[in-house]
Amino acid sequence: MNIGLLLFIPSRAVENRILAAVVAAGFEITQAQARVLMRVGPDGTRLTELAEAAQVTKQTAGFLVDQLEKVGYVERVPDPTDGRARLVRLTDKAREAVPVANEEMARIEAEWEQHIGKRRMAQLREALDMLGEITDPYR
Amino acid sequence: MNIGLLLFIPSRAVENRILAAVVAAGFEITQAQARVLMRVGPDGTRLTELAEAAQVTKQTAGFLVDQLEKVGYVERVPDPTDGRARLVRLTDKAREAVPVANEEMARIEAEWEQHIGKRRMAQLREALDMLGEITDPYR
DNA sequence: CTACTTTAATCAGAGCATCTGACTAAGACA
DNA sequence: TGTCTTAGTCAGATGCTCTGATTAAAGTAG
Repeated sequence: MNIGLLLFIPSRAVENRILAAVVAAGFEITQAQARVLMRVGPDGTRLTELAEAAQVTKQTAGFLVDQLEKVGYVERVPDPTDGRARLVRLTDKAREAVPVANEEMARIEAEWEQHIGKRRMAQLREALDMLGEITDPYR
Repeated sequence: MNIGLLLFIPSRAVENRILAAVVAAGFEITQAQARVLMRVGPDGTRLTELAEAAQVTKQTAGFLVDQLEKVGYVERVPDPTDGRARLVRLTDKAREAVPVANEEMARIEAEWEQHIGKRRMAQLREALDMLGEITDPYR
């Protein structure tokens, strides 16, 4: 079986489960919004960087940030180092969702480890981490 | 780093590259269409099965199959075993794209193996294959 | 300092993908 | 026969994403 599909299936499983957990906890957010939100750094991130990291156009990133801003998960503040730019920052409301996501992630990892074993899990992580070096355009 | 993202990044890299290769070879197809097309079995597959496998609704799958049919990559034939159902089958035109996709896939795997080594590649495949058992809703 | 080039972001408009809900027709079965 | 389930479609709405054009600020070469 094709390794692309082999990667895609668990990747989507993670995405779906985390999104479902966050939504179940009362946060209203979509997959696309979450993909952008996830990339916002602790001190705020520029729209252009978000777009690159999430691999969408600036317009798309802007559209999603607009929505996230409207429902209060991010705010845009001027970038003190560049008058053209603005920094997208997480609000406290968004930060409350982080532990919910982390807990679900931990649950998933525990299930996986249960199924494939600790050793294989570590090998998986190592291999993926190295692959990131050549496939992550943001790294 | 979150294993969901770790999986997602190379998974998308594969998708993008294969699609690009197929498009560059003159086939006009989109990512969403390809995801459905990929699941069509050698003897044809029902729309409902395609929808499940690709994890979209029947309506979405139907919409994509309509387009694929219009440009001649699939055909719908009556299912001899069930009067309600129809089988979606690949046309010869679609089959011509298969080697193009396979060659690109082989190229990607070679690059990856070059980077992470044969042993890790085998471990990766093994771990993913096992994860499929618990994350692939179609398996 | 001025003029040109690049970069960050937005606006406008379009197309594609996806969903929910309602419906039709055929099969399964009591 | 009548009821329930299943395969697929129709209609309508929303969401996501893109290309192209624009504005404003920064950087740079003369």
